[in-house]
Amino acid sequence: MKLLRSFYERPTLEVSKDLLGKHLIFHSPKGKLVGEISEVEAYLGETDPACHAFVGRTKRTAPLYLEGGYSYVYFIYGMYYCFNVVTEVKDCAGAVLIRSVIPIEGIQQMQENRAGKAKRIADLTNGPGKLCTAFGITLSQNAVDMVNSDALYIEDVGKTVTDYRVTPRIGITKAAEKPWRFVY
DNA sequence: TATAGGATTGCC
DNA sequence: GCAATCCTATAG
Repeated sequence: MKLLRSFYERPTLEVSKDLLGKHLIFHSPKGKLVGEISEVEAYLGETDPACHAFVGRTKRTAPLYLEGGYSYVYFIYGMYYCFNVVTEVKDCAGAVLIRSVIPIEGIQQMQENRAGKAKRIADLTNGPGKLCTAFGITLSQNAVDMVNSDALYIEDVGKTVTDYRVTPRIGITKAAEKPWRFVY
């Protein structure tokens, strides 16, 4: 079943761990795409130096302050999008970066979106920029309420992941030592 | 208005 | 190992 508001409006670290094994579902114009979430990172809000909200509320980070369950998509390095899930209650800027998913449904379309650059199935969506390309996620998917949307949401398939690894976050320069990355 | 830099990826 | 590439934030 689709994850409810009450799932997202909890401490960011708890939500990030619980997202492992869930299914990210996006009904793109060309068809349904599904991926099992296999790697996430937690960004705790204004107190976390690596979080975009650390500098305070800006035009870019506005979605982070919405209710839990909204999406937050941003553009990075001039060529890639990253997909986040907003956590915590309104005005609290926590979020979870979805770094990697395992393709479940719509694999052929994911390969088309990736322009054939991924040789193996697992390479289609095993990075934050890659999964957005494979799913066709852009800024038009920014600030979507995934609790009420039928196009973009996360589903609980009755799977609970307890066997995961905890490591430092990847690719950041601030607070890089915090062990807030969860790999299934 | 100008400029530095970033939660990445893929090719050299 | 490093270039590609552009939006955002910040300073002037």
